[in-house]
Amino acid sequence: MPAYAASTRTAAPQARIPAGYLAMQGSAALGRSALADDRGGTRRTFAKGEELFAEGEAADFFYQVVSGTVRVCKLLSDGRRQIDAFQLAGDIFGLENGAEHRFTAEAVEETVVLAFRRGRFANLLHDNPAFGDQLMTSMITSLERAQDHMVLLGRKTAQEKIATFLMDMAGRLAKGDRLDLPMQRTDIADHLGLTIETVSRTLTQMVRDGLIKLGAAGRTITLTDKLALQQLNG
Amino acid sequence: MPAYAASTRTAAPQARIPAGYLAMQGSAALGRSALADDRGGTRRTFAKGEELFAEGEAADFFYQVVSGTVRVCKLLSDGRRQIDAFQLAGDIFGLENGAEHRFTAEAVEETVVLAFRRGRFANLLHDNPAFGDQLMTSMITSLERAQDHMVLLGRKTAQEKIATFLMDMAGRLAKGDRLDLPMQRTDIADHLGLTIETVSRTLTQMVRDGLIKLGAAGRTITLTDKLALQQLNG
DNA sequence: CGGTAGCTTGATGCGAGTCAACCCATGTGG
DNA sequence: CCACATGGGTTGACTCGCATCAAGCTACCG
Repeated sequence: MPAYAASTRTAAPQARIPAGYLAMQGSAALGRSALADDRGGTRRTFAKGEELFAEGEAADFFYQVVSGTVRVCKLLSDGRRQIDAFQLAGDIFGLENGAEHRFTAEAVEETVVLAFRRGRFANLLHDNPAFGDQLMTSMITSLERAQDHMVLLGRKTAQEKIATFLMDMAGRLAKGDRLDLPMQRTDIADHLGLTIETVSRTLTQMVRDGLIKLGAAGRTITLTDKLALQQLNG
Repeated sequence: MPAYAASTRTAAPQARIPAGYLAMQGSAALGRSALADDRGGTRRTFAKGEELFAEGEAADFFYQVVSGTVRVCKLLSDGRRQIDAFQLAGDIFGLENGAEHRFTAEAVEETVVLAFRRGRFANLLHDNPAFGDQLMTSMITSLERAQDHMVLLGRKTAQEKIATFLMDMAGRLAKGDRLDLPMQRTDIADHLGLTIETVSRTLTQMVRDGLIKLGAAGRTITLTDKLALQQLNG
């Protein structure tokens, strides 16, 4: 039984925001999802570390991120943790077949989401095909990300994992070559199937090799050699 | 660059069966999917090792397994391979957002599938909400499996990986405690992020520990201690 | 009966995990 | 304002699980 890295929950316990107002002013951070608002999503805000829902809870709602970052994770009985994905602005998650959530979702930083009540898909799809289309597209996107991530977890070296992660986050958060990671080392480690020590060491090595630069807090990363990083993706 | 286990392709090169007849007699092996036939899926048969489609090919069709087994996999440039999933009777796969397939699908054994022409989801969902519902459910199921598999790949030991795999396959192929695996060691290894040697050694050890019995060909496995195997799932 | 594909077994090595300090920034209370 | 605690990150020494390399075994097939 190796590698466990259960993050110490910084979260306030379960301080669920009690279902906000429907008012939807603009939502600048959102892209393609003006539709979502029309479907009557309820806006909710979660503090850093707070839990949106836990494994085993009733799955009455699914969510779309407006701003911030959510980590979606599963735990083994002895505390080993795997973060399946980080959900950023626009991403949809928490849709289940069964009655219960099969994973936990927590806010990595202050995060705003839209919560949608789950109905029968058939009805949903029939009433608003465009939203159904968006949902299906979103599910397929999640699946594609999951498939790419399985290659990473199953077959890539630590260096390749970090390179892939950095390029992926750069693509999704992109502001030039400067990357501001919202999550800490523990989260990165649990996402990539590594330990925090290995994450740290690999990043340090990449600095030595001139691939990246690390900001003071360790959260700001400048990709100085994207080409080399890209070649490490496999 | 470790761990590569690119399987030697036994496959006949690209001998695509030329789009069969629409006749759909009963399809006993299928469960819930009588609907599928009504949607005009085209029946196709693939020989052991044959390729249904490859990464990068036009994604004009998606598929549902009628009988047999399909492996869905991705390759890194140097040949390392990850099998994302095994698709068994009833499973739907190959649905993409983009115009091209993002992974390869190959028949593990003689396999019969239904091929569906992909249209705009919106139309599809609107025309036949029940089929849309089935599709959405199927996508969510795939995603759930992928999430469970990421925990396995990222955080489980070799022994736990094998135990989980055996219990999973038993649940899907179940005929009592006797399990007839359709795939070879190479496929199992590439699915679990291991090498064939480790798969073999771990199985041998499980025999010694009295958890399983191995048939002569190595493909038939009897689960003699399901409880212990279950406890190894984490 | 020889060739080969798939599986198993053994000896050895390495990449990443484990254990343990240590650093630094931030926050808090006396 | 300083002493101290705390959380997040880095670094080093050592260990170990699984990969690698290399035979050998068995069943099947021409």
